[in-house]
Amino acid sequence: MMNDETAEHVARVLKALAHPVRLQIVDVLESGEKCVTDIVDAVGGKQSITSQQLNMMKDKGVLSCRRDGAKVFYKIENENVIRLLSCVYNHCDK
Amino acid sequence: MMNDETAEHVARVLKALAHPVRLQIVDVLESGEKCVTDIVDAVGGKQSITSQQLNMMKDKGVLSCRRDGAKVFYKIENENVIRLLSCVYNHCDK
DNA sequence: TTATAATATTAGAATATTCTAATATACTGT
DNA sequence: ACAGTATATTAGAATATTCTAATATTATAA
Repeated sequence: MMNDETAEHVARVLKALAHPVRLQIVDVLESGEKCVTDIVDAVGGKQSITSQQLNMMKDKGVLSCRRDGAKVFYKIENENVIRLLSCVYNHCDK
Repeated sequence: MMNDETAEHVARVLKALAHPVRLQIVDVLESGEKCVTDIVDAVGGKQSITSQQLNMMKDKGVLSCRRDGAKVFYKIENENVIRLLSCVYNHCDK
């Protein structure tokens, strides 16, 4: 059986993705890293909320970021997230 | 870009899995359908909570069930959930 | 050095999820 | 019909998530 620690960990990763706007953010980042402003524009959300969500996903290891001057660029840290999402899309198609 | 409706739908599926005990339930069901008592024993939870979680995952299309006499057997309804979880495990290994 | 753009943080309200404990329903064997 | 086993439902407390609105920080350009 899956041990408790693994279950907790996996649940944490899934929770990091289990939100409509966060899914859209990841979707936008599939094509490569983007700065916060571009992400905000792409998903049509508010700056503050988007920033909170980016930070949350970074904490959980889904995203990473680098600062370049005034801008901060986010990208998908673990490519398995992308594979994971394509699995979910298949699931949802049926 | 992923449309809002798809994002909502995918988020709902992920939320259904994003809980340590629910992940363990799905893990237990990978080897085939089981009755509620066996699931409760396997995950070591309380009957009432496990029943709530089974019902919740059934609502979201992750599980299905059939009654056979006094017992109710649950199984994984969509096999893509299994593929999805193996993706997550890979993600978590790193 | 001040104005502006880009991003992050904060506190609290609103909402949703999870758990508890008790009770209800459904079925089986006698 | 009754006792026992299997499962489901309920109401509310506890907790966690999400959003809002305001403010703070960081970097650049004039």
